[in-house]
Amino acid sequence: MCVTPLGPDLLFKTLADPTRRALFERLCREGEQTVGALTARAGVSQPAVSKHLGVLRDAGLVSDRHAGRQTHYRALPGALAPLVDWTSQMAGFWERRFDDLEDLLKRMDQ
Amino acid sequence: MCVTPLGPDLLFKTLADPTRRALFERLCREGEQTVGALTARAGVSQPAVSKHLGVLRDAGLVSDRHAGRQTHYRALPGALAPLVDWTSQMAGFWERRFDDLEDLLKRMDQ
DNA sequence: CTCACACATAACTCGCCGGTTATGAGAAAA
DNA sequence: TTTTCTCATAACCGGCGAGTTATGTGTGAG
Repeated sequence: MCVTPLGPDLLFKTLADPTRRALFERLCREGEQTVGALTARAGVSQPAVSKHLGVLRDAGLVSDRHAGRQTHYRALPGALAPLVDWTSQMAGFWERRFDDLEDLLKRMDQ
Repeated sequence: MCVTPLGPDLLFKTLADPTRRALFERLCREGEQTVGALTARAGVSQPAVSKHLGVLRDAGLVSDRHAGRQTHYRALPGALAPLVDWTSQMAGFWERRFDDLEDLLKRMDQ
């Protein structure tokens, strides 16, 4: 229900759980899947899978499509963009500090 | 205590906490910091900061350097590599499925 | 030696979250 | 309509983890 990325916070929290991240990985690798198909190899009960998929949907990582009495979920890897931005930012800060004296100055006054 | 990356699992768990991720961000942006300097603007108590730094160290994201009676921590952004790998893998699977018929076939038999 | 300081660890509390079983909603099948 | 199937929701439980205060450890200062 949220198309605009919410920053890395919700993304990290959502992907921190192994079971939930495994579900997202399967949807990325194998494409659209029904809840039943996902549950069959998830190692947890069907309500657990449904709840995880709901969390993934709230984070914008998956979308659901209703067809008859079964629901198909698909991954939306574009939602990973804030993660990529954050990591490249952190790496960027690191490289940038090679050029200036910030590091040395900080170590001197403290 | 672990120089070899442990995959994205520990990394996601470690960075899921906002306080802990903020500490890592500060170390990336501002360079090496003492525990006291970090505690001053962390919003939590000093033991909490020490514990967070320990978790970050166990994940290989920071290193500590003892100087007199104070400990300096610095970020090791190279430890983010498994995160970058994982995200690019997920994006890769997504793009790859544009070319072949995997998606269509899956939707047909199920 | 004694004291003060910086940080780590111990011990504990408490809220959150992932798991379960039970039940509800809704659509296809009989 | 009645039954059966797929999925979502409700209600509850247990454990983990982030926070606290209190204390330990080690180093520089007096």
